[in-house]
Amino acid sequence: MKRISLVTSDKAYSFLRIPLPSSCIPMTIEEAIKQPKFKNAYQKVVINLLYTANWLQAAQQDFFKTFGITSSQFNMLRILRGQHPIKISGAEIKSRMLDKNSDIPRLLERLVKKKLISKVPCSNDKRAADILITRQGLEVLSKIDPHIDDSEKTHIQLSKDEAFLLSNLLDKCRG
Amino acid sequence: MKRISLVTSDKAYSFLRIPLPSSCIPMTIEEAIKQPKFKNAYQKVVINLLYTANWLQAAQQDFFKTFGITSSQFNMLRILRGQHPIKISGAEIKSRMLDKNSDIPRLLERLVKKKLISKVPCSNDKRAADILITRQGLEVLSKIDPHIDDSEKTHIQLSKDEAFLLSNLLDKCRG
DNA sequence: TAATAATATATGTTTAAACATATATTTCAT
DNA sequence: ATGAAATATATGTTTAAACATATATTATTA
Repeated sequence: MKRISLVTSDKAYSFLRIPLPSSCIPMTIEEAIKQPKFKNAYQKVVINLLYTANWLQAAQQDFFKTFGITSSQFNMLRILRGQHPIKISGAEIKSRMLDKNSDIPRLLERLVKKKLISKVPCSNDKRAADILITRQGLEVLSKIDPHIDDSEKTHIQLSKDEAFLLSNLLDKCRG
Repeated sequence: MKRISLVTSDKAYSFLRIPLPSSCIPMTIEEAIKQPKFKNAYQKVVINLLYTANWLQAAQQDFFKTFGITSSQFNMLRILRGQHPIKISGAEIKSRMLDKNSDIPRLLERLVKKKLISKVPCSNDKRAADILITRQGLEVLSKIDPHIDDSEKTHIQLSKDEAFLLSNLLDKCRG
């Protein structure tokens, strides 16, 4: 079982910075929002989480825009590709979305209009819809695919171990 | 210098779960969005970061709504309180916002309408505005204050050390 | 100092998020 | 089997985000 150890106090942060070339010295959250100190570690981590997610989202948004879609549309398309060629309902999509408050009906509407998905009434459940990604939808994703690995590796400046650790801490922090 | 060690592989995740009572077993990102596996650690951490931030934001939004403001309005008010009684410009506020793409003019407009801030032309720089939080603005924040600690501690299920570590990893991942 | 660039903010427009509510269908309990 | 609850989705409305562009002012520089 692989383990790593990392410093956890504020001062010790320089430890994380040493191995990096000077052009890559990370900007601390204090610098990023010009706030020299925080009330406590919890307030700081909440702010850092929101700031970092905004930073990531802005980058993703720019990226997806060049393919004519938004990041929630990409999220929905990726879910549908994962199920392809099985049709799933809007409710099932919702349960898999990153943003649990997504307005599914209107997201679907826009993707149907772009012909990236198809939507037909479900035969078993007359309330529901059967949704499927179209050939065009798959094509858009396949154009995006080769860029995703690159962009995620270049955006996320962590080792693989650190990425695992960060992901585990995120899971844990949600309780 | 305090250090902690945490497991970093995917399987080892159960290690983090053991100490918690069963009602608090964290939901992994895999469970949260019903995606059994990810291409790599980077893709997983990106998705987890966005998911966790959405989760946090939704909770904050609910919370601030009971005080009649949005989370970006709260962010702006807190920045202004930090400077009080010194007036700062919209540009200065922007540089301190969590969301660097905030539409400052219209955020200001709404807060002025709510009488939580005041805005007068800057005497030195005729392009700019001098912005100040009002007494009412300070009162709203002081009503919110006592709840913040509680809500952040109950929402973020980490030890203090883990919170520091998470914050440092977030700084580092932005490169 | 005149021209150019940069800055601070405003505004118009399109699009999406937020919130509440409505409707049809299915499930469940009795 | 029937009424109540739950589910799946749709829709209307208000509000905010996104994007592009405009305007006035200040800083720069040739």
